[in-house]
Amino acid sequence: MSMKDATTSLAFEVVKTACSNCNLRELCLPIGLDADDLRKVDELVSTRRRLKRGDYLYRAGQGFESIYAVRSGFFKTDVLIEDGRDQVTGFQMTGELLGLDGISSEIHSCNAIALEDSEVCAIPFSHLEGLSRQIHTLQHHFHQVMSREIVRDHGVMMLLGTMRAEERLAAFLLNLSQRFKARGYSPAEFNLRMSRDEIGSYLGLKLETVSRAFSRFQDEGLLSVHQRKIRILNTAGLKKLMSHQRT
Amino acid sequence: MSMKDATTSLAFEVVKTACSNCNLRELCLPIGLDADDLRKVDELVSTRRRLKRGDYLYRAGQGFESIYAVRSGFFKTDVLIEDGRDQVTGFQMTGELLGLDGISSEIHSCNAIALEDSEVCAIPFSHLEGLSRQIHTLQHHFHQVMSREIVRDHGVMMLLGTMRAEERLAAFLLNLSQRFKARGYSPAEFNLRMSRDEIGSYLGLKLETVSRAFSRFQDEGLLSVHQRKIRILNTAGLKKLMSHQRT
DNA sequence: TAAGCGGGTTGACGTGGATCAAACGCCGGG
DNA sequence: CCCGGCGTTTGATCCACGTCAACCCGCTTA
Repeated sequence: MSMKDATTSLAFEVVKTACSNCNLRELCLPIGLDADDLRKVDELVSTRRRLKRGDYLYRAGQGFESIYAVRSGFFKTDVLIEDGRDQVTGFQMTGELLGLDGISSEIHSCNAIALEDSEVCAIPFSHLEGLSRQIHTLQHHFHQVMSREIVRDHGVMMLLGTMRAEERLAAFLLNLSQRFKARGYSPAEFNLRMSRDEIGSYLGLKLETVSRAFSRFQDEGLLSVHQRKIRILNTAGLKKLMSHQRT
Repeated sequence: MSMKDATTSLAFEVVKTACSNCNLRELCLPIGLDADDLRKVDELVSTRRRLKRGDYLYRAGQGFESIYAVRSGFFKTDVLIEDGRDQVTGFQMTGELLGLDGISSEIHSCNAIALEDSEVCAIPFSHLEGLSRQIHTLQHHFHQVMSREIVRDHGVMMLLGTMRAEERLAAFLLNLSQRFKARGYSPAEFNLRMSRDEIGSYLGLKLETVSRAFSRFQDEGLLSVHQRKIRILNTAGLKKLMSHQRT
């Protein structure tokens, strides 16, 4: 509601960019490329876009022509159906790719929205396919990224299909923790970029249930929670909680 | 439990095969290839494997080297976690691809099990990547297939996250119906290849709930159900049911 | 400083689906 | 033909989470 829309207003900045001097290149698409190939990839990533919190990177129904690598910031993707229901399908952070959903039909099937001021590198997909035909490593890595997305989705299906509320939240927090860690941030202390409602939508729960689970975790000494500031106090405890199926 | 295991017993047949004279080529990976390219793809699909009902095509944890196209039959894929919980992540029928989950880590992350006697074409993945570098159409089509899988998974997440039991079953049946139709079978009458338990696992429900939903649909004149034989009597009614969120 | 507001917390209560349990029907085997 | 087993159906009860509602807290605006 009332979110600014970068894709239609064109109110975003376009900046020239290069993978070869990007400090994310070990995290992002060009993993494992040598200097030579990296130079070729530089032409691939033609533009960088800045988005403000609330801006849409793309919308469901829009034509697809690029995928995007998150350079900084934080995104969510969501799908919605006619009757008004919607579901957050993922949260994306630095180095992760957005837009893979658009490849199949040339039309984006979900919305991508910045949860804080962010920057992305736009990668025209036809160029990526072209370069993939030249650079084996790039091709393979791209396939791995798509496959990883499929595996991740299976994990979410598992979560939604079999876990109870507290397990879901524990799994979610541990996953975030691990991703922050991989980016050099503290795995134990971080700020959530999303609301309780958005977490709930992702986890198939209502915000009240999410809130109660946070409170419970805090009571049990697993977390300290202040607003969106989370500190994990007992990682093992959270993990144990996840493997306690049934009642 | 006690399912025969083709992958370890090697008790399956290997048959020489060719895409160029496969009647599935309009449904399968080689969509849109000309005769010339089709001949190249023939070498790609090196072997065909026959599986009996209950056989594993591959198991979670096994090394990945091929993806598989279903030539005939019916499969399910499922993931399971230590504590014994498992979840069916998909059902695959003729012309659909299996094994994409293995690309990311070179290790399969789920099990693929034949729900009836089946045949698959094995496609060594490194060959596919090689040929993709030569045949642009093949490359793009493969990317579309992977992307479609991601979009499909988002649909399942939506289903698991926001729909109530009857909506889930309606969505499931309509999806099956449409896929049978696309293969030239009746969209209104078909045999389920999976048990109530497997449907429940896929839909995040218990088998009793699935059974009750079937009974209810039958009472309401939407379906006729006899064992696993389903006849859809009122497609519009099923669709309407799906867009009735809330209570 | 007050007022308004959006997000978050907490409590009381209702309910959809899980759980537990019994019985049925189909099917293969003796 | 009867028997045993498995998948399914159906009923009774339970409970985790949804719903509804009140309230709080930190921020913004006047």
